[in-house]
Amino acid sequence: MNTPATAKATEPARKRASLGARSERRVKEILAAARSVFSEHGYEKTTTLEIARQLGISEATIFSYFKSKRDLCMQVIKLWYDEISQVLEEEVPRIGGVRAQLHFVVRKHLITLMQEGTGMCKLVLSEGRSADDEFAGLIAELKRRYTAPLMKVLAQAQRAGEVRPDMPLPLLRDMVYGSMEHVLWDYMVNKTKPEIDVTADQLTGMLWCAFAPVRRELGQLDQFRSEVADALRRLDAGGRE
Amino acid sequence: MNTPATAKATEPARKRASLGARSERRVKEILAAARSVFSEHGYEKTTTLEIARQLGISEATIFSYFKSKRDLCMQVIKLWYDEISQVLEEEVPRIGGVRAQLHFVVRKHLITLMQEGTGMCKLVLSEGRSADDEFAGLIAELKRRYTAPLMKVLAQAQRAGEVRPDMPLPLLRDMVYGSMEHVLWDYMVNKTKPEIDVTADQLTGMLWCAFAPVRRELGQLDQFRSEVADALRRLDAGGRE
Amino acid sequence: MNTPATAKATEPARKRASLGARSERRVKEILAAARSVFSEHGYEKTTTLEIARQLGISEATIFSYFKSKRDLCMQVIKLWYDEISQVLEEEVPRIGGVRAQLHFVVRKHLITLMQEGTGMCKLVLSEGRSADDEFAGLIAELKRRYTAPLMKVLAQAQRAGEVRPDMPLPLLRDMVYGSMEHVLWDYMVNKTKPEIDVTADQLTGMLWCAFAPVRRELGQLDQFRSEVADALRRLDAGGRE
Amino acid sequence: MNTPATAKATEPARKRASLGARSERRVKEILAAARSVFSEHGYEKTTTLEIARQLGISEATIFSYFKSKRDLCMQVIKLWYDEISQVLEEEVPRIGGVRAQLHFVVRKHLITLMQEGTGMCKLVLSEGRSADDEFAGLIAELKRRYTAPLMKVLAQAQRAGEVRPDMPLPLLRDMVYGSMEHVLWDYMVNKTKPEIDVTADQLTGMLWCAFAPVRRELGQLDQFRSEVADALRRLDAGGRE
DNA sequence: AATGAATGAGCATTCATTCAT
DNA sequence: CATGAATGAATGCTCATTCAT
Repeated sequence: MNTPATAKATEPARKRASLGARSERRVKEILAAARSVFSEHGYEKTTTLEIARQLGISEATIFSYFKSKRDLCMQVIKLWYDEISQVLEEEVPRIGGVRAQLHFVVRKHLITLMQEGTGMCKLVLSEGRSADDEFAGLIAELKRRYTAPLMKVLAQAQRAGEVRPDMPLPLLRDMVYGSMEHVLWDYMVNKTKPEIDVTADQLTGMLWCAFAPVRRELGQLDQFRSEVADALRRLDAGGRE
Repeated sequence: MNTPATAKATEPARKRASLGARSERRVKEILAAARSVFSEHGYEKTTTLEIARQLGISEATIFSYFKSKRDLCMQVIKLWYDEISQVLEEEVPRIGGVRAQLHFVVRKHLITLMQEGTGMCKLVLSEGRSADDEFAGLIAELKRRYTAPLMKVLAQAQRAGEVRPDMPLPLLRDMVYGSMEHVLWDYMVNKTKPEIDVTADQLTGMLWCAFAPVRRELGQLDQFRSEVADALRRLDAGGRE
Repeated sequence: MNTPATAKATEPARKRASLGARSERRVKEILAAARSVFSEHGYEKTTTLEIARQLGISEATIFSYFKSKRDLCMQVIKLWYDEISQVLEEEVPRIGGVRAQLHFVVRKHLITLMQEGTGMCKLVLSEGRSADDEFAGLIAELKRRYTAPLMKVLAQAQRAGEVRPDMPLPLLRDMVYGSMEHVLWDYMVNKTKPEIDVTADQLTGMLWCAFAPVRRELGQLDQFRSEVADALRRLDAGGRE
Repeated sequence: MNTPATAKATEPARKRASLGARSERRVKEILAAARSVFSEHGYEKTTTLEIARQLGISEATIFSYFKSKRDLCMQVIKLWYDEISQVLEEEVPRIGGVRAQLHFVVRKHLITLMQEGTGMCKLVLSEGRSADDEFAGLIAELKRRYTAPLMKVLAQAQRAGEVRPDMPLPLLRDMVYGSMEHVLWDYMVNKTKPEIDVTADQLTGMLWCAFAPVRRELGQLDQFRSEVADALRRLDAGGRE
């Protein structure tokens, strides 16, 4: 279930081949510290020294676990994506109804990115882009995996007639994630803790309308008519008894 | 008409008090060169040397017109915002109908950001974020001004009942600009020239649906359906007894 | 006359395109300082900081005139070779007699390398070798040019029968320069200022013997015989008068 | 037989007091690995990590047997010198005739340095130079011991009149080893496997000529020639009067 | 007004070496 | 005895910025 996702050269040239327990803890510590620093200042303004200081260790130690600053950053991003992707992959299919699934994704995304102080948001959204083409591919794949659960749902919904089929899937995705990103940005800039649940409801509501087949209401009306017809039939049948 | 927008320290430490005609031309040249370089490499990777070289002048000259690299970049961004803001302020009010106005804004935004080779796009979208708090305010105001025309239209539309009034205005704005931003990112990453007009139509269409007031008749129909359904259920239950 | 010798990328990425008088002086200063430091410690142990300090300037200044430490070192080596090569190219052809030419080259080499404290010797001989293949070619050419005057003389002498023709030219060259190198090394290690002139005479003497055609003495005997024959003939002629 | 040669601080700071059989084997393993790595990359570019990896042991282990990288390298060099010195000390005296002894030394030197892939050559020739004064003495002594057999032979030959006595012994030595060093350099740079035997013969031949005493008979012949020449000149002059 | 020249402050990365386990 | 882990100390190189001319 833990997708390897084009696992590229990650080990530093020097040392670290064994996976001792202490080793593993260090890796996690460094990743955590790096995440916090990178997400606060962005890639360029982050110095390896600051990450080291935050852990009270030497810069050299970092480079004995990660082969470069760039690599460390990529690992941070990958970790974040992997975590949230796994949750979505597990949870989304269990939810019944497209609308509820969309709502889940929206809420989860908002909550996740909000609690990290929007730092990861900046990191994931901005820095991921400028990645030297070397990493561009990795980032792209991570993103694909992350949005896949929703994409799958929407694709199926299009085929089932629950979502308008005349719109390209990527556009639907952009609306979902783009809207959320700006919402998050607002919160960050204004530093106002938002009512996430309310926002999630509102966003989902509007997105649902946006995605609705132009005649969804008529569809409902149709369904209603057949329900009533059924009932009438039953009434007729009952009257004869 | 040229909003001063919290004109903070922009002048270089010394010099530059007179604003001769020659001076003004230089400022524009530098801004133009800076725009092209910044938008090609992004803020961090751009060097003042490269900007200077492109103009065939010395780096020192740049610093005699702009306080710092950061300042120069901000001026570039500001200039871009000012230009497009002015266009929107002039054009939007002349357009009849909320939907057409929305469409205009969407199309204009996509076209403008796309034609600069995705350079300004990256610059405005990414680099604007990391602005040290010093400039955060300026950026915020530029954005406010830029989105103001659309906000005004939407606000009025809410009051007029053309746009659902149960959604906060900023959320509507975030949907509009957020969706577009992601669409642009996609184009940038995939390097596929998009059908801007088609995309603009599609986006506007979906946004319009999202913003549409929930129609009274449909709401009533829904309620009616529930009532009938309940009645039918009672009948079914009662009939068998 | 100033051979360009595969003039490769030398300018630093940054600045320094003009060749002002001040500029030129700086270049020379830096080259001089670099020569002294490189030749004292060798390439690896020399730090750009030390070179800068010796001049009382900043490291950055060095890098504004030379694009890398390696490049600076190569320039130093090239300069040294160019200077002495030019002298040899001019002087050697003016000297009459192969033996005298050999003596000149030996003495010049010893004097030149001795007065620099044998530092250049180490630098030129040792560091030149490990040059990343990038510079290997340049070094090789410099060396070729430097030894060319002697090589030319020896080649001609071989054809003229003054130097034994049964030995490969490079081997002759290696004997000349190899012997001198070790002599210099001895002086350096023992820190005893040598009698250069005496050493030059002795070395030349032995080399001359080494290079002598196996039957050079017989050649001299031949010549002697004809001289005597001539004299006798003259005597005979005189006797008749 | 294993000359201690100013055995300076060689033991690591702590540990290693017992010299168990296992210990000794380790020392040899490390020396062997170090020799191969040092001779491939040179001192500066060799990392202790690489040596350790080649043995499949940890860097720390190396430092528990050798005080420092520098020390390890010196040991390697010393070992090499000791080995070949011992051979020379044993073999040279058994050979009959000065010329044959010279030939043996030359050939042995060329073969030995050539067969290690020019690696030891570079190491011994180049890196030996830069030895901090701390080790300079050791190196000097190693060299002295190494060249001693030949020196002894030459000294005796001088006394016996087989080698010209008017040249300082060190100069003779420098010619021998200097010539060979340059020959080796050439091979290294050009990467052309040489005909060692041919080269040894040629070199020995020329060196033998260089060292040959100026022959009495030829000297006398020369003098005789001068006398006759003078006489002839006088005759010529007198005859005409 | 323009700039050539100089630089201070950084910064990622390397590596020999130490030491507790 | 061996080593995993950690690091201090460098080091080459960059670049925005200043200032005398």
